[in-house]
Amino acid sequence: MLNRVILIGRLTRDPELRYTPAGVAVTTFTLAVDRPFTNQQKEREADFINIVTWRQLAETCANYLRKGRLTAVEGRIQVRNYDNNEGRRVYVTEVIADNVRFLESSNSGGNREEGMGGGQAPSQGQQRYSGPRDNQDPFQDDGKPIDISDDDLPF
Amino acid sequence: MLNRVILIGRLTRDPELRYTPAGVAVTTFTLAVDRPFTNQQKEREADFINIVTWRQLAETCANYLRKGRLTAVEGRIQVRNYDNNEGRRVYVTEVIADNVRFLESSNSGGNREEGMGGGQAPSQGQQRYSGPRDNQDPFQDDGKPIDISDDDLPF
Amino acid sequence: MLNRVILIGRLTRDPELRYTPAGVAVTTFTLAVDRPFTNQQKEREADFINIVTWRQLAETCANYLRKGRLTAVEGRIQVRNYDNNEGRRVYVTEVIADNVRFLESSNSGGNREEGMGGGQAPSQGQQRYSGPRDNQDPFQDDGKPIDISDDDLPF
Amino acid sequence: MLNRVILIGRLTRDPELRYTPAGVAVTTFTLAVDRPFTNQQKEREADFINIVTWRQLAETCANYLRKGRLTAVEGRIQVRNYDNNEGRRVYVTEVIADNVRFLESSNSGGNREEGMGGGQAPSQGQQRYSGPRDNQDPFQDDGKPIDISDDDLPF
DNA sequence: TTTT
DNA sequence: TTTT
Repeated sequence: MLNRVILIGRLTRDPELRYTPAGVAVTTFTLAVDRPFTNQQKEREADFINIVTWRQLAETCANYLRKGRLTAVEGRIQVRNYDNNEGRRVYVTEVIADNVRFLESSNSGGNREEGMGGGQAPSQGQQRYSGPRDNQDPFQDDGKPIDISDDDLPF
Repeated sequence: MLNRVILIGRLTRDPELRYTPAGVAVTTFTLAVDRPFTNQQKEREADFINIVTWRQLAETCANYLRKGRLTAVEGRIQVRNYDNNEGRRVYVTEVIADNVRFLESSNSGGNREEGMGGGQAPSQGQQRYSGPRDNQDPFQDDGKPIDISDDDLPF
Repeated sequence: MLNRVILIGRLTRDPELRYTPAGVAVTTFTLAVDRPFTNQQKEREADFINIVTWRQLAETCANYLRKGRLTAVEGRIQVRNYDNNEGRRVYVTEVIADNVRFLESSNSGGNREEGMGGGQAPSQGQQRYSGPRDNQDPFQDDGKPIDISDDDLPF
Repeated sequence: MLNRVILIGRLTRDPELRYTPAGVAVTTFTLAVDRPFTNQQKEREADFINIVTWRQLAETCANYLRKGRLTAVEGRIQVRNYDNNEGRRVYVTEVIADNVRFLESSNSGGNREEGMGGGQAPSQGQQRYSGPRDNQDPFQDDGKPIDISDDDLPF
């Protein structure tokens, strides 16, 4: 009934942009979110959380996000499952983002500007999508997005 | 750096209370969270999200939550992994709750009361835990909580 | 850059539905949100938070919400100010809701159904609006919504 | 019953640190949070939201936050009221923060580091306080924190 | 001006 | 398989 997630962390790799057969953009990346500091402080721990974005937001993320960038993500948890090649049911959890904020400019060095800097800030994650068109599961067993049937994609 | 989740849904089963070897309570349950309306509206879809609570909150959840109850959960996403018996790395995602609100009374029939009804409302989820003591992974491959080394549990 | 609020509480009164000159619906109500338990536990305390909804969501809220109902609200904080009749600047803070969940059915007695019960659940708060059309300030000095210029209302 | 706010914005001024008669630290500042894009895009609009932090978190914020810094705040909405000198009831809304993240380093120029930079990162907002000790109202009519009776402050 |  |  209500499902909201807000994360701040850093990209572990450059984002990956794919397209469904019908040409719908989907971008995936992983956010490393440091845990509140651990007891023994042995090693600094993080959760690695898979993020999925769709359509215009996917394009923007692919264009402007890069490995290591501090990023805020707003969205919802999606859990899907499939049976892998060994006939075993696998559960996959991702965050379907509908709002992404770039907290570090691309021109490293001076980042009093958030977003892309230079004042020519793009729409960068302003788009908010909700509803069925975000209900997809773009990852395969190997972690790469799959080809999604366009029947699943409303307008 | 920041990791916050808020969910409202219904328990798919009664909660399960376990104890670590040192006697720390951990309760797990699954929340069915209806998705915002789906495309063809074919069947009503939901995400099934695993929730973990610790200590006093675990005891309270075990005592008062039941299958089917409408419940609000606040916490953070935790991703852990382990190598299963086939030597395959498995990733598990759970929500470590630090705040649980009972939105339906136990006396089914009249539920204008939230919490436990009867006025003798317990502390019911008021406790907020943070820090390392919530950093555990109580589920096994089969979805049941494992026995957790108490070394991992600060105070 | 990011502004998100999630509340669960009870309506202090029936919601009020108004219309802008151009006929845009705006519904306002106040949510009583109990505070996490107070020190001396003298009296149970709550925060009374003003909520504003627009358009279809406003209509749905006006139709289905009533005084006392347990309700979840998702939205953003908006702060506006105006100079009152004494020439004093007054600051007003509201939550502009884009998602409202009815946690108690209207047919009091049996509420295993959320929303309106009876299966004929309406769209009830599924609509998510964002952007400038929510940037209005519908309250007057006396707490009643004002007539809003339709110039401020995009499509 | 549930009251959670997450904000990302910039300080409009340096934070102000005060102490209650009993020596409890309270720091206040205002966060400018840009609104999602405005109608005519005439001028860039923002909400100016008052933030209150207590105790250790107050000290940390006072030490490390400065005007203009990009900052994430997690907390809850608090609404209080008082009668001003003209005998008029005034309502004040603030966010009582229990988690503050410094998204820009203090050594302006190179801010790939979050927090305080230099590796000597302090505890910086890790502390999470809940319960009655955050239920205070440190602002006066003129926006400055008042002296708070220590009776109101549990331990 | 406040809800259960 | 992980970021600073």
